[in-house]
Order: sequence, then C-alpha cells, then structure tokens
Amino acid sequence: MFKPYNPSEVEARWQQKWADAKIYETDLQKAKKPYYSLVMFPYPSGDKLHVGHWYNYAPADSFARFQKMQGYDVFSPMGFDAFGLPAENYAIKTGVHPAISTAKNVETMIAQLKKIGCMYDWSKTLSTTDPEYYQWTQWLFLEMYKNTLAYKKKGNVNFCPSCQTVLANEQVKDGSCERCGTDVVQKSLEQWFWNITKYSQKLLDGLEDLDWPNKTKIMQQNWIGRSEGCDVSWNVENSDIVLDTFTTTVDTIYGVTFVVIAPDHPMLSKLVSDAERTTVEAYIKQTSKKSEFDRQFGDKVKTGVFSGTYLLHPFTKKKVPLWVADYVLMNYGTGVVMGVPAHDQRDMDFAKKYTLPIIQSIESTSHESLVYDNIDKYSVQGTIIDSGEYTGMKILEGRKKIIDDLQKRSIGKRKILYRLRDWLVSRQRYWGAPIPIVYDPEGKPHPVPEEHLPWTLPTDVEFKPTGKSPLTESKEFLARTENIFGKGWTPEYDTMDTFVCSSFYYLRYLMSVPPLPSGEGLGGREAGKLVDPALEKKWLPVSMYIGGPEHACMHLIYARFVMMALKDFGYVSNEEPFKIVVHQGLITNKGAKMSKSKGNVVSPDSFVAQYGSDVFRMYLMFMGPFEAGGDWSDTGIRGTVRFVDRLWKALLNTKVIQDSALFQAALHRTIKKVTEDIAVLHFNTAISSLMQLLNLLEEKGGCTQESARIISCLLAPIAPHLAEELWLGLGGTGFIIEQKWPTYDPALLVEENMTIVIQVNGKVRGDILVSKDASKEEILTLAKANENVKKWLAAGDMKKEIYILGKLVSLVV
RNA sequence: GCCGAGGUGGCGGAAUGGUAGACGCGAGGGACUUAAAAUCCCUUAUCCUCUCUCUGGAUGUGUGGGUUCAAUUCCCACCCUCGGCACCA
Repeated sequence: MFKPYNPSEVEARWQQKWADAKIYETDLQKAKKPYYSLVMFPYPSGDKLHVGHWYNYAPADSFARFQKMQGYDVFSPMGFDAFGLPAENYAIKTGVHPAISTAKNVETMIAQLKKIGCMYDWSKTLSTTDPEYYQWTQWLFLEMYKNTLAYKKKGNVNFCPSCQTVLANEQVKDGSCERCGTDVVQKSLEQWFWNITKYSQKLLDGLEDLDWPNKTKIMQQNWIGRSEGCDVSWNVENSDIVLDTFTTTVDTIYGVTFVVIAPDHPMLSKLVSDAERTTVEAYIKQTSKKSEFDRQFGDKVKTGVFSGTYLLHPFTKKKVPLWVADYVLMNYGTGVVMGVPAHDQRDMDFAKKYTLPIIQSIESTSHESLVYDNIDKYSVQGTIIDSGEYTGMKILEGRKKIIDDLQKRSIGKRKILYRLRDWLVSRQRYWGAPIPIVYDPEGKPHPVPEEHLPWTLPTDVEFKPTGKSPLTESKEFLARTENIFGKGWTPEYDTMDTFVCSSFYYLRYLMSVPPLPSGEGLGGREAGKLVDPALEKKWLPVSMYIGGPEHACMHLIYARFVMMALKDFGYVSNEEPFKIVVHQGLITNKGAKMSKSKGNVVSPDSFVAQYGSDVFRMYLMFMGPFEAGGDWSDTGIRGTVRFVDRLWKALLNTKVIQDSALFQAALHRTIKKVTEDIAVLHFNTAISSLMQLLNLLEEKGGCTQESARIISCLLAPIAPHLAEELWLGLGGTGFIIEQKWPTYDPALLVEENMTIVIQVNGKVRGDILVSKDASKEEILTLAKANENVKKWLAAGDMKKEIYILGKLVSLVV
C-alpha cells in the first residue's frame, strides 16, 4: 500500500536516529582523512533563525555530507558567538541579564538548528561567553601583550555616540557604525591596540596561496593598501626644521609648485608665520569641527590657507610655498604632501582654486588638458621633461635614479606604506571578555597572571551605556583586584572586541568543551592549552569555510593575523586558518535586504513546518547559484514539493523493471553531473539534473532497485532525511550517509545513436540521427541528403564542410 | 573617482566557441471531480506561415562595432545595475 511522504514524521525520526547513533560525532584523534567543514558561527539573538542562516548552513551541510560520502572523516562543528552588542542591547531594553538571555537563546537556537538536520558534531560545541572559552580570549590577550603585540596608546579613535564605545577601523562603514549605522565621531582616547600592522606584508603575501574568492582577496589587498614610494626631506626657509613628504611618484618632483601640510600636524604652529597665524588658526578650528562623515561625504571642494612659510626645493633650491589643507590626512604617510598639480588631480583642483602655478614635468600628449580641465593621463610609459639631469628619462628609470640620489644626499629614503591600521580591541561595553590587565597605584599596567584566568566578568553591573565602561560600577571587580594585587590596584574596565573572540574559535572546536546550559557537550576539557598541537596540525587549515562576504575585511583578516601571531609564538604549525573560503549569496525579499525595520523578513519556520527541512533547503539551493543568492519567492517552493512527492512515488511505488540502455546512460550521466556540480557547489544544476532523471524514470515507468538506490545516494547530501527514508524503503542497510558515493561508468555515458545538427551558412537547417560509430564521410553524405538542407544548399556552390565530432556539421555555400 | 561582479522569456535561472532558453515557477487549455484543492496530460521567447495533419521562415542573450563556417561565450568601445573602497599623496 502506498504511503505518501510525511516530512515532519520522517525528519524527526531520522534526526533522533542520527543523534542516538552519534554518527556525526567525529573522533578527532582517530580520523584518517580529516575534512574540516566550517560555517561562520552565529550570534544567538532572541529572533528565530532566518532565511539567511538556512541559506548559509544548509548548502554548507550538503557539501560536508558530500565529502563524507567521498570517504572523508568530516568534522562539522557549530557554536555561538555570544558576546556583543545584540545581547547587551536586548538586556538594556528588557532588564534581563545578558547571561540569562544568552543562555536561553543558545538553547532555542540549538533546537532550531537541529531541525535543519545538519551533520553538526554537537559534542564539540562552544559559546564564546563561557568562562572556559573566554579564558582563552584573555590568554590570547596576554600572549599578545607578552610579545609586545598588544599596547595601549592615546590617539584619535573612532567613537560611536549611540553604542557609546570606540570602534576599530574595520568596523566603520561609510563613516558610520557597522552595528547601528550612527555617524562615527573622532575622539582622542587612550585605548588598547593589537599590532596587526606588523603583519601587513605577511597578510598580503599569504593571500596568494589561498583558494578564496578573488574579490575577497582583492578587498583584503586594498584594505592592507601597500604603496611603494619614498620620503623626501624639505628644508624650511629661515629655520632648521625639516619636513618629510611621502610620495609614490618622486619622478614628478620637478613639477612641485607647493607643499601641503595637514591641519592637525604637530609641527604646524612652529611653521606658521606671524602674519598668517590668525588665518591658519581659524582654519584649523573650522576643519576640526568637521565630522568624519563631512570629511568623507561633504563637498569634495578643497579648502586651505597659506602658512606664510616657504620650503626649499631639494633639487632646484627654489622657494615653494607651504599650504595648510585638510585634504591631507595626518594619519597616513607623514602628514605632509608635495603638490604636483600637473600630474595629480587633487593637487590640480587645489592649484586652480588658489591660482598656484602648474608646472609640467612629464611629457604630455595633449597640453591643453593641463591648463583647463583634468590632469594628463599619467602612465609609467611617460618621459620626464624639464627636470634637470633627469630630463629624457623614462618614468621608472628616473624614479629609481632620483631616489638613489636622494638617499646618497641623506634627504630621502625608500619607503613602503600600508593603509592598514592597528586593531583597536578595547570596548567600553559590558557584554564582552574583560581585558586581563590591572593597574598598580601609579597607573602602570600589569598582566593578570594566568592562574587567575578566567578573569571573570562581574555581574553586579548596570549595563546602561554611558560612555564610561560599565565595569567601573562593579564593587566585586575592584574588590577582587585589590584582594589579589593589593590596595590601590585597579582593574582594566574595558572589555574586548567580539572579533577577538571569533578570531580563534576554529581552533577551540578541536578541544572538547564543557556542557552548555542545555546539557550539550561531552563535559571534558583539554586543560592547559588553547589547542592540542597535534590536532591543530592534523585538522588545520579549515578545509571549507562558508560565510558572508561582509567579513572580508573584518573577521577574515583578524583570524589570519591571530593565526600568524600564534604560529610565531609557537603554539600552532599553520600560518593560515582557512584554506578555502566561499561566500553564500544574499537572499532578498522583493529586491530588498531583509530587515526587521522594513518588515520583510521571511521566516523559514512556517515553510519548514509545512513542507519539511529537506524541501526548504533544496528549494533554497535550487533558486540559483549558491554564491549569487537571489530574491525570495513564496510560490517557487511548489516545484520542490512536487519533485519530492514524485520521487518518493517513483522510487518506492513503481514496479521494478529492467533499465533500458537509454535509462542507464541517463543515470550515469546524472551521476557524473551531480558529482561534478556538488564538488563546485553548483547545487541548482545538480538538482535540476536529478529532476531530469526523474522525468525520464516516470516516462519509462520504473527502474531496477539498484538504480533506485543510486538515485537515493545522489540525493543524500541535498535532502538527507528523505534519502535515508528512501534507502530504508529500498532495503538498504545502515545509514545512507555512511554509504559510498556512486561512481559512473564512462563507457555507459555514450548512447548508441547521436543527433548531429546541420548548419548551412551558420544557420541550423536540420538534424540527423546517426550511429555513434558513423564516420565523418557517412555523416556528411547523410547531412547533404537531408530534405531541408538540400533546399538551402541549392543556393550556391559548396565552399566548406566542417564536422565537429558528435555534435554538428557546418556547410558553407 | 578607483576596484570587483553582473545584464538571457512573464519570473528564478541553464548553456563558457557548436541546436539559446535545460530544470523549475507562473500562465493558458484539457482529463479526473457534484465542485474545489491536489494530481496527471498538452501548450508556452517574439513575430509571420501553418493550424485537418506535417510544417517552414524571420528576429532574438544591455547597446554599437569586430574576429569566426559558427559568438550569450572571445576582442574593442559604450550604457545600466549591484557590491566594496574612497581626498591614502
């Protein structure tokens, strides 16, 4: 008797069976062919899992399952990035302590995640808020401190007035806070930094060997922003002050007609002439009021004032005026720039506005352009002109010679500059790992000794953001510090950026961790080290890391830096954490990003309840290419529902018949196609080829049981529950996910007969069916005999006859 | 401004030099049903031709050129959309 497919019953049953048999728990020590499949772990918010989570996790799981069936020992963990603003903001709103709400959210989320039916190893889950975890976050800080990669410095930093905390450079997007969108302001504060810039070159070089999306590598490259150039020293007239300018195009130095200094340059007040002092001071005041946002998006019209001072050109000894202008940034290069209006657009704009001279020093193709509009196209093929002894040299040759001469005279040197800034890791927020530093009564910082880790986050705190770190309110925290270190000692009140927590979690998964509130986890913890070096060596780098592209210049750069630092400290053997990175696309609704404020969030729950996880995840995969994302549609899911119902019926409720040669060929083509497609994450076309096979199977009225089992195996990565149930129904033993992936027989791929298309003068005029062994001559004769083709051939004499093996004949008359 | 990705039916998409539109959604028609849903069958790029049956032809992958027997695919120029960076010297 035929029983229709009942997803909710079937899926719940298999999820239970998998859990009971512990088939997804990986023995990290014993594994022979390790495959580390990782997705970016979520933060546990009070909201339900949304379509975006599913779109990330389900295909990633399908890929992991595919690898498992290929014979790998797949490790696929899941955890929670639970510190941070969402939980803290929720706590502020409701008054519930974040520890309580987070624990609750983690539990809810685990239940939801389990409904997807992913092959997660829940025995090795973790949460970054667990003291057992964050002691390692703190340990990492101490290691950085010990190795002088963590330091405290006062300076201008990004501050979000709404989140009431400082932010790292990477966390400012379009001049506003990455979290809440508020305009970021600059504040002068003393903060903790990690010296990521020390690794600039290494981070750049390492990119080359990574199998990452090209755009992500380019984004990191641009973020690191390497520029090769040199410093040039300028003597100030009637003074012994020397100003350095950085330039990448020193070959244009004879075109310098002015030099510009940033308004916040520390030497500026000493450089301004008395006559210009009032004007300059007014200008400095005016520009300092500009917010970061205005500086970036306000009118790009350049403003500036003359300082009244002149510099002496290092080659011509001519007087060059020093101007003050805010288009020169203090935090890049030397804060002083040589102005070459003829060959730099910004300098050109500035020179035109303040009628400064424009001197050409590189050969131009259209001279007018210099005077009226834009600068001439600067290309390294150009020739240097009007530049003393360098006249006539090609740009690159002249550039080298000029730097050499400057170095000889000790008034310049080669220099490589990076745009990357050190990572600001301290935050004036409550819900984070406390920075393990204490201050002695003189205010000098000392690391908290390791035996006091975890340096626990105090609980006697109101978590309202005031701009002051919430931990300052804790009586317990101060008392604890004085108890351990002595009277007058104070703790560091700032907590760490959550990106610190997520910079090493992929290592920590390898160590089993204590139970989560739900009782998950094995309960044992490898104490004493962040990661077992043998396991690290065996499992890292992560084989496949899937997550959003928004992390290109945040998490993905921090994690690489931390891994490199850990290697240098001697704790790990790998330099790079992630061998392959893939970004899933974005699922939109009616073309717009889903967001609560827009009210267009699609909840997976009702679809999953109605159709089951398999249908839902398969539909997401069928929508389009995984890396492209797509627009949500309610109706399209019907097609996947029909596919599942028809397949169920076709494999279990149709008579067993011998396969025709045609069907065998189709089956083996499908094995080939599905294998190749899943291997490159083209789930949409893998599914479509299974649909095609099903269409043929229905037409034929059945297949052998062996073929039915092969089809179930092909389905196992993408619809895991359904595939298990089919396998069981087809008399398979064991779990289908533990079966070997089907292989195809190349000999069976070719059909007996093939269709050859005939083109006349490039247009299709007919086709013929020939045996696969037909010779070229036979085929050409047959082609020319085709009725419709004859009509077109009559138009003229044959000029060319082309035969493409097994595909087409092209005739030209 | 710079860097990157992309532009194909009513819609999601397939095809990376060889039959454009696989597969699916939607739509139209039919079968089943008292009826509806579900299911099944047929049609479905546009236009002309044929529509009793068989057809045959023109146009068509953002725009304009080019290479080729053959171009969605390769080359040149341009337009548009999306993502990232942005006064970085």
